[in-house]
Amino acid sequence: MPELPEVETIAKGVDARVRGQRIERVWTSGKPQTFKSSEAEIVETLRGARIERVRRVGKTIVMDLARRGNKAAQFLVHLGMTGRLLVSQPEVELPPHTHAVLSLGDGRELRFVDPRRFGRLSVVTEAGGYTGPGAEPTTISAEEFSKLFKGRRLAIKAALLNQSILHGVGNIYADESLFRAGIRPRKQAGRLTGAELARLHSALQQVLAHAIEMGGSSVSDYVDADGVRGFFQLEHKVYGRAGEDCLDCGSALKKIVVGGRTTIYCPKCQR
DNA sequence: AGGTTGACCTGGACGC
DNA sequence: TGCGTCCAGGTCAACC
Repeated sequence: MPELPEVETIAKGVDARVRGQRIERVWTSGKPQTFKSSEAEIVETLRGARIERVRRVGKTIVMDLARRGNKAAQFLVHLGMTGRLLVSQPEVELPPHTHAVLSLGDGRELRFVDPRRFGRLSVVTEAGGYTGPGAEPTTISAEEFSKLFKGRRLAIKAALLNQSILHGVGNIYADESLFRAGIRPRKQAGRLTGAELARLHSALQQVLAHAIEMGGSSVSDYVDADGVRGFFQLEHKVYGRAGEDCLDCGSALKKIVVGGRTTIYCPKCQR
């Protein structure tokens, strides 16, 4: 479901609610696909651990854990398309498609619910911890950003979506930042000019920062940890607007497929 | 190795 | 109302 701003909003909300809690018990659904580490390893790592902090790396929610004997570990939650993390009182009925329940020291439960099952749960116990597959888009310098695309022959839109290059950007924010930078989604990444790379770096960081401020984009049913919808969907200039008028020039927005994903752009403003 | 495509799932929207 | 089709914010394995 969520991209970087939504994951960041959710991670902040969950952090505020569960930081410092001890995990007393763990239940898992047994749906193998959901568990990237084995269920036994997840249960073993989580049980008895204390949640030190909840944060975002790429599109992944990372829970830093403290365990007995000073052993550090991390619980990773990737929400896929439809995953949700809920903090509930135990008497509240379990929603359908619940795949994991962590019972906390104060009696509440942290629940992972995911109808479509594209989400993934795993644990990391290696030193160094999880750093994500690619570069962090919110803090990368313009210079480092430009280097990422050197010599790449794939479309810039596909490059933005490739998590091992830059992690956290998904379909909405790729289209929105390319529109704001005035760049064709199909343009080869390695052929962007220095000026285009500078505009894209700036547009992407502005779009992400603004979306985080607005609590993310609520398309269909996305809500944060408090059940509150984000508001950035009101700022979408191209995403979800195929055939409608460009807000800058009035041309009809075009819909194409790039890297297997629906892509909306303005044929006049994006060259 | 880099790049592309289809598979993985469920549910909601839409058309007939 | 009911059924079929299409589409969805994300990966990832398998192919070229």
